Amino acid sequence: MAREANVSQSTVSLVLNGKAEGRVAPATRELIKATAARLGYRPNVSAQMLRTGVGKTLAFAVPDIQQPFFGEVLVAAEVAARERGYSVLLVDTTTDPLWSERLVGMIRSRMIAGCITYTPDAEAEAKFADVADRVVMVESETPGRSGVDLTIASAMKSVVGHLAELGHRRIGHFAALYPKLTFRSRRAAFLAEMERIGLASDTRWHAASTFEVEVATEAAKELIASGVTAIACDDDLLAGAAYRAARQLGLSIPGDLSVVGFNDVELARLLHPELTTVRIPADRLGREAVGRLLDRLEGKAVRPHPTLIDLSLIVRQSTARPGR
Amino acid sequence: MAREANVSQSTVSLVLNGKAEGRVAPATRELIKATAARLGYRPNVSAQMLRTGVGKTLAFAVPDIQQPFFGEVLVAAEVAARERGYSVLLVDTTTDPLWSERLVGMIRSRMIAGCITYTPDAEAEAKFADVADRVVMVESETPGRSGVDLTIASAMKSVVGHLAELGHRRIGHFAALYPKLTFRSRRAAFLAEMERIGLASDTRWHAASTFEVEVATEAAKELIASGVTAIACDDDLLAGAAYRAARQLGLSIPGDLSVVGFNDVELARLLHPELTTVRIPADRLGREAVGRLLDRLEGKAVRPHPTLIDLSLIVRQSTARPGR
DNA sequence: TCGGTCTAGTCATACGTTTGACTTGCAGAG
DNA sequence: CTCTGCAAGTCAAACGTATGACTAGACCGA
Repeated sequence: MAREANVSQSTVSLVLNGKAEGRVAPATRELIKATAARLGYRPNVSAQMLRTGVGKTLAFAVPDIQQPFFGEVLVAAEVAARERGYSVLLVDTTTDPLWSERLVGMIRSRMIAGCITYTPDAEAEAKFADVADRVVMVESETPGRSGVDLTIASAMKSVVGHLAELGHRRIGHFAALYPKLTFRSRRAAFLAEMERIGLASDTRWHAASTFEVEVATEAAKELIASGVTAIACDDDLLAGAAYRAARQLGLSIPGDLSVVGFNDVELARLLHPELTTVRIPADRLGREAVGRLLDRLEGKAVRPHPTLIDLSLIVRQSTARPGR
Repeated sequence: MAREANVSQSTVSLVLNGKAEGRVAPATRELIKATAARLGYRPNVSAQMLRTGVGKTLAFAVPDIQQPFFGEVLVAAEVAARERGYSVLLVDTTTDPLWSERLVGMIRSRMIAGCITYTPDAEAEAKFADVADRVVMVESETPGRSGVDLTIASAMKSVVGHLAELGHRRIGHFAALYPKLTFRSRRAAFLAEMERIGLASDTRWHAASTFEVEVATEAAKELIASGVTAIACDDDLLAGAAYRAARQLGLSIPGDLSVVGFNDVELARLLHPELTTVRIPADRLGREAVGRLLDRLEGKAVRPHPTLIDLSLIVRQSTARPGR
């Protein structure tokens, strides 16, 4: 490439990196750019990395890409990263028990510049200790370590408040059966709010399930059979399972049973009746996480407090006054 | 690291790459491995790449990660890649009009070893011409270039056949409004099969829409109003919109209207009644695409013919004999 | 004429590996 | 005692880039 343009390799580098100011004549600059274009020349990224020590790739670890919600987060993250010249490596934490070790390895080996982990569990989190300055955690287990947090508690408060206001007194909680802080927070917030407004909360009014449709449907059936008139779900998918369960039991929503979801994925508007649910602004979440990580990596002002993403209750047609 | 173990860095390299056979004493091997573990040493990937010329990253370009279907494909791809020591870079083609240029650049600059493109359009496809040996296309526009193809035609044939067998004669086609070969194939296969079995196909019995819920619902309403008794949809999401439309028009499924989807995502079983749809084995698809790419990159036997992924019609409760 | 300054570049090194070619020490054969 | 062969390592070159240090020439003022 340098040979082709009859200049030294250094000159090429200077021009292509825009550091030619006062060192290379405009004519030469044009010549080099033209030659580069003609040959379709691309600097070798590995060599650049090796020399400069910094790469432009980051990893985003999500629990389950199959869930549309994480898809939304990922797209937003990818866009935000791209705007700043970075690429995003995909890591699915459910299919790889060693994901945290792998990520740390990637950071150590400079394969990636840093990473974002979505709701890591405490065990995984510990492994990131000595590369902590290259990691942003969303909903970290350790308070203060989070880069991005959600206002889970206040959202769950709105959910319970909404149902109580409609007149429900036997409110069930359909929880997600995953050992994540976010779900423990939801449970805690649910119970706290129930107690605060003086509603009883029977242990039979609590069910937990994975997101597998059949499993969740069975769990939901039992929960409904316990006599609740409303259900707060930890996820829209669980709400979908609750719909199925209700239908199989011959109950109508919201006439016989009110249901509230969580996440507001597309499914929420495709269910009938449309699902009342908590909206998480996935795009803002993804964008914010990437922004924080890159700011830190590039040495910009480090913000000590986590970014708080506000959730909001979207009331649709799946909630109404109790009928039974 | 080499200093720490009192050996030369060549020796370290040999041991860590398992090429120590007959060149390094077992005792030294152990020493080096132990030291590496103790220091948490990771070889610098950029340097390795630079030296060897081959990287272990590949990119997977999908149209829209937010659709759960692509999530499934991606997970499978990521797992398959990981098993062979590769990482997967995410590229969303809808949010980046320059995605193909970027991918070609990444290949040229050796940032990635190769890539997979899911249903590229003809224009994008052309840009990959001179790096074709590092690209696997799923449902390519140019026949014979595909690495992986789907049996779209025969699937659509099953759909029409199923509906005709139930007694439907006015069968509508709710198409996806995207300029992709896969959707053109579906349209063509639909029309061909209708003609083959001697059914008329009015142009009013054809609608096309993007996947945006409200838009799709309106389009579906018009289609239903045209008097069809059954609808074959290009995607489960469109089928979901058809459900909405039917409800808004006061029609019941499958009593008044039969609906068939495409893809068999989780939504299909959450809709009520459960959706009859075409199942695409997403995991096999993702795995196969990665397998072909890596085989090619690593110089294994090149298979001249594309892999065919078989689709199958899953009959659930959304189809029945016509009632109107 | 000479020293000084500026412009337009080139030179050489370092980044951390991999790998074919070389070295060293030692045992056994002749 | 020398020679051969082998085991166990080391040497050094290369991969493609970025960049601080250097230089050749032009031009100017004194």
